[in-house]
Amino acid sequence: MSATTDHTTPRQRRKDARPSELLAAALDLFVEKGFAATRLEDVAALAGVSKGTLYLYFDSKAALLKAVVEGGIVPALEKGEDIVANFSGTTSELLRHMMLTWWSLVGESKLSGICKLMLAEASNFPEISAYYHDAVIARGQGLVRRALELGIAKGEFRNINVEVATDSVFAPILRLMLWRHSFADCCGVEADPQGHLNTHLDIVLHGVLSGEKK
Amino acid sequence: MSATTDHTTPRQRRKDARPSELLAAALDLFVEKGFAATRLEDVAALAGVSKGTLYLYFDSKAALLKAVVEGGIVPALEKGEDIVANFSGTTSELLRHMMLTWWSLVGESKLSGICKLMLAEASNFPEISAYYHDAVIARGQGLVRRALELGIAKGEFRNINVEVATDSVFAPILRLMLWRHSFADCCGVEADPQGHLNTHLDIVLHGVLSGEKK
DNA sequence: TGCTAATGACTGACTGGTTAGTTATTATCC
DNA sequence: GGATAATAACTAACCAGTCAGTCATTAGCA
Repeated sequence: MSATTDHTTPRQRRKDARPSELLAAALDLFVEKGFAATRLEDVAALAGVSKGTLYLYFDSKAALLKAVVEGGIVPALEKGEDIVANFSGTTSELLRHMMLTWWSLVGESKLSGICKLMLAEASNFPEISAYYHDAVIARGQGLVRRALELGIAKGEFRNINVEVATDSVFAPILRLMLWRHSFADCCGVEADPQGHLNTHLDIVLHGVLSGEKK
Repeated sequence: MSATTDHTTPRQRRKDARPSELLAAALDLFVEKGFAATRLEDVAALAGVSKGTLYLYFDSKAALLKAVVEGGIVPALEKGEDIVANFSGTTSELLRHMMLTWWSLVGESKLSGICKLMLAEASNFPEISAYYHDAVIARGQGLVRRALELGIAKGEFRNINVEVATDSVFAPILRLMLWRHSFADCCGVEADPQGHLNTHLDIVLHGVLSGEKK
């Protein structure tokens, strides 16, 4: 496509670009159709190459899956860790900021589909799913957890069970991400996910009960 | 179906029992390996018959999936609707009772795997997933929603956004169900899901913030 | 009760189509 | 011309779905 830019030769640039183009194509199809139901020929075609070319860059279908998962999400997590480290303001606002940033970086992008993918394929690829759990899920939960612990330490939050509260905060984000890739077709996507998450956080912060004090 | 088992022949009893044996086997394998990666020969073998026999009872692999999904969860929902209709007590306790009952009827059983299955296969079987969404998910959410509306009407709950609050309450149950079938192997199941859900409900009811209450 | 014919639930080898993975060949660049 | 990126035709394996045949059970009959 582009022939004129850069010092490297077009051909070399193609070679550099291929892997990520193939990964993007694989992500699309794996998320849409599932791992087993995706044909490598289709992945290659979507990336504009032949199946043989795919095998120049990836050893097997499983290796392609692994690369898709590994390449996907780490940047967003690093961004999240920056936010926690540098935020000034109330812990409530930190949580809100984290949630909305996560949604715009991951939820709205194709990356959210990896989560569905790993859920579906976990028992077929225990090694990859263990990696994903440690590198993404546990790390993401750790972010929320640290924010909650900070809030408790500052006296801003009650001394709640942090493990459980992390789940209470995060599970609806997960649900939104999964729905986007599953039931979106048959019953429409959430119209305003950001608003939904905002309201959800209000509910978890203030509680549902009306009367009671303290 | 059950009425005639008395004086029918052993042969007839086998024939009656086959479909549910096959469905149980299919549920196991679909949930464990995914739809595409499950071989009908394995399903048949697990049910103790040959592949040919499976085709005496189900027209195709997709028909088997449909039967698994349709046969699965409705009884538990009916139970839930009974609870809402007949409960006397605070709405908080109604919610708690619903959550724990749901967990013991669905979460702990194999049925929870159907949810993972539909999530994974939704885009490959839009018709089945639309059915599942309407017959199970929307209906289950409706239960929680009605309980919340009841609480608001009684003045027990604040006038929160019911749609969002339903999600805040239910999403962690969903997460627990999914985890059981995906990351259980690599990082252990939740030790005490009932306790987790109890604490989660406390958090959503009372909120996370310490000082202020409006 | 004991013998035989009829039944139908069940089998497993087979097929046709599909696809992961390979390789001999071609096109492109220096 | 020499190196390598890319291809497309190929192979081997796999699996959904079929069907001709088996055999345990049952009904009929004496």
